[in-house]
Amino acid sequence: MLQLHNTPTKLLEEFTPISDKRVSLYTCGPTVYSTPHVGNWVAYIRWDTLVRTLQANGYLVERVMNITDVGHLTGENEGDADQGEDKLQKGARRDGVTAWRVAERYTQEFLDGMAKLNLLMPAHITKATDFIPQQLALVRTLKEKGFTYQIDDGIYFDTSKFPRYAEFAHLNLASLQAGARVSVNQQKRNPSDFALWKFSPIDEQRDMEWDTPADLTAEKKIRKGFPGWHLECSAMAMDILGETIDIHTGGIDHIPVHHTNEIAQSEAASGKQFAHYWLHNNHLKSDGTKISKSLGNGYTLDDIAAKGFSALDFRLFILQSHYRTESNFTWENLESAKNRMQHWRNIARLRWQTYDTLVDDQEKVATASTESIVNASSAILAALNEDLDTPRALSVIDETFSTIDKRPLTETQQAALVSLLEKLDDLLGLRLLDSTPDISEDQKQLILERQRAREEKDWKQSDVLRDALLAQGITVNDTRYGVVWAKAD
RNA sequence: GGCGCCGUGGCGGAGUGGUGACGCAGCGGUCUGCAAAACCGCGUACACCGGUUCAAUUCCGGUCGGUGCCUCCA
Repeated sequence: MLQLHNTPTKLLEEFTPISDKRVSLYTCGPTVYSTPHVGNWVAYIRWDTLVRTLQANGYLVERVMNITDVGHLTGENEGDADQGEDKLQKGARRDGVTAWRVAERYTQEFLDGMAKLNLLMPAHITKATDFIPQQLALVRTLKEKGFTYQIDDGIYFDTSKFPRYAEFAHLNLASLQAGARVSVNQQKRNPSDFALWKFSPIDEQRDMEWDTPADLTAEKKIRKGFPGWHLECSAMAMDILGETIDIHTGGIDHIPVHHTNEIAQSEAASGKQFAHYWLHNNHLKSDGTKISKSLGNGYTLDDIAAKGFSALDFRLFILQSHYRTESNFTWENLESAKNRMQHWRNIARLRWQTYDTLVDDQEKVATASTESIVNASSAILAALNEDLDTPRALSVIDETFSTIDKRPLTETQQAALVSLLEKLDDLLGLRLLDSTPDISEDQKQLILERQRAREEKDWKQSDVLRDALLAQGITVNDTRYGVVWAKAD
């Protein structure tokens, strides 16, 4: 049984999909205007774990993730989110290229990063600019149903016409208004109203703009325009997955505005519940504070690699905390995850090191730990089924690995270990199998030669060979039961 | 100003009304020709002050501290 924390009810709920086997999942994706930092990646690691958990429960996951390549305004200068500059347009000016080129470049960076982190690719990765007709159709429906109005700079959604607007995020609209730190567009009817479709400024040629259909405006002249940020998610989700989806995910920052607006426009248009489950990941701090450009703590995957860590080390670091708690990125913490990973990989390498023959007392030990290895798979899934409890899943893994004697394995142990590693890689995406190939025949020969030297008590030669192996990153450990090798990554 | 969240040992990070999860780091020891490995052992952690209770880290109230959203953000 899978339980998930549902944002609107703030409760752990049993997951029941709309149809028996298929789960429709929408994940709010990146705005592709700059290189993603560690904080951005957290969300995608979290939701990848969700997908893997759903699959392990036997569901076929149909997932859509958007690429926001237009319409996401900065809100910096004018204060109001509907008044700022388009992030892509801003990135274009910074990089000295068109907004189209900016989107292309950072989309590719994002996809490369997903591969490095071993994130499963959603069946549908959709660009906002490829769904302009669907977005306009949604505006049309909302207009026909009387939810829109037009002001100088665009077509807006009237939130006062959607009575449930404040429910989802438990908003207190009056106090929000009173305490707002920024000025809002005076033409808007309500401070919470948001732009569905923005008109291009009359004196400015945008890189990305489309004709506004005549029936949507109150004017005869065709105006150029572009979608508001919130519109794309509703349009794409409903177009591909249907008017009601099973699960919608995103960062906690999306709760009060973006997802609230998505619900309003989707449900106003369809008259149906938009999503049954809403999951939100908490944020990652960096060096103890919020990640921000001016602090320079928004490290990228390249920064991590430059310090000698892998993307998968980072992935394990993220899995060490629960998705609903706030966590903190520091190099020390990443080091801790890297060491844990190193230990796990050395366990995984034991599968290459087996006994040829057995003696009786070793059989006993083998039987005991084989049982715990076999039980581990279900214990790990059980942890993930409780609202994606990755910290507990990791502790189960550590406890299981601690029952394995770090010496050559019996065949039964070996088979159990391989099976567990496969399960682990499926659930957590850490590539424990891929990252721990066998050593070469030459290297194995060196180990055998060293064994012979040791048997002849030729310690000098033995140490020379050990150093030779060490130069190749291989450490040899002499146990009472034989040599066990490990490897530095 | 409004609305939230959080304060657990050196660093992370679970959890529970009553025998100190788990990882990383550190220390001691065992094994070993040696060893960087492995194994065994080692920490009187639950911000503070009240309250409820036989018993609170765990429940309630307050204080302090941190942090987030209400601006774009994962």
